[in-house]
Amino acid sequence: MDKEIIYDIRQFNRFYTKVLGLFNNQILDTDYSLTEARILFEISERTECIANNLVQELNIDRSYMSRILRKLEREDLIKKKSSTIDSRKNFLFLTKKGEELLGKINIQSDEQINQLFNGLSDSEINEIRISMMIIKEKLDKNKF
Amino acid sequence: MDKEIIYDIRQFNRFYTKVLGLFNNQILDTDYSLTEARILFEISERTECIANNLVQELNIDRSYMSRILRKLEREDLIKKKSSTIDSRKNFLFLTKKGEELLGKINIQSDEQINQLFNGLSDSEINEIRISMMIIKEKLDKNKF
DNA sequence: TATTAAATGTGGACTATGTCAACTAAAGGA
DNA sequence: TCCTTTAGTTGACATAGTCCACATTTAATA
Repeated sequence: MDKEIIYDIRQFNRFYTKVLGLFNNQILDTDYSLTEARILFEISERTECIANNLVQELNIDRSYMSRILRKLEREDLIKKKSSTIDSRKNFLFLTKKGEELLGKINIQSDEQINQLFNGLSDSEINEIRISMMIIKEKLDKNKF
Repeated sequence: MDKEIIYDIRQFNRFYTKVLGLFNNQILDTDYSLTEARILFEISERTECIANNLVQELNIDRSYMSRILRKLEREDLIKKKSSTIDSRKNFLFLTKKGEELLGKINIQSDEQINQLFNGLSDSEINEIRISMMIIKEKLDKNKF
């Protein structure tokens, strides 16, 4: 692969690290971290979500996940229900409070996106969006 | 801004968080973290680089930066030279060992990129590259 | 079926990473 | 001169993440 292309890609990676960094350090208008927010999000998106799904999807150590989930349960954001078929597994659900929090986080995230794109024209925004979809689609099919 | 567009952007952000996460947890074929690697990189790219530049560019706390730099100096990867004009400032330089390490990290990073894009056609790779440049250019001019 | 292997989750002990506030020292104004 | 800003350091602390050993349960297979 061409040096110049690799250079551009690494430059993009550095750049987008910064973008995501800014985002992620702002979730904390609530008392929760990005990781916790993503866990709530994944639980809400999945049916029959178990801890191990999250471990794989978010690349987090099992023991660490166990502790995070315990914390979220203590704070009444999620609840666990042991599977009747396989008693090793605990299905995870959001509580009402958890859903409310996720809703709040979603609103904030939308707001962040709006700020980031503020000032760009509709056609520019759409160019960016298309670009994102191209990247995701091509890399996704390839590796993830 | 349209709900659907925001949805796509957030999806991309989650996706790219994962991509960068994989990358960043592999730097550790050396004994150094991504942050340390980025610091070496920035020092090598800049002339008259001082700690405060890194603090701003990488969004890292001053005190934390101070400690990281001390560690890198102890390990003989960088050295500091006090400015003669403004004695508050320490200009940062890579040592020979630091340059060698950065070189090694660069080779590994190139390799990672190659792996990520492995299997894609030249035209697909170029599409991704163009997409990245569009995103960077538009957001960069806007915010960063 | 008996045995072994793999999956799921937990707990203890630890290291790494990051944050906050207080401080020194020098430089740049007004 | 006095006040403010900039650059960097230190101590104390908090949060995040890792490693290893372990218990249970299920799956695989000889």
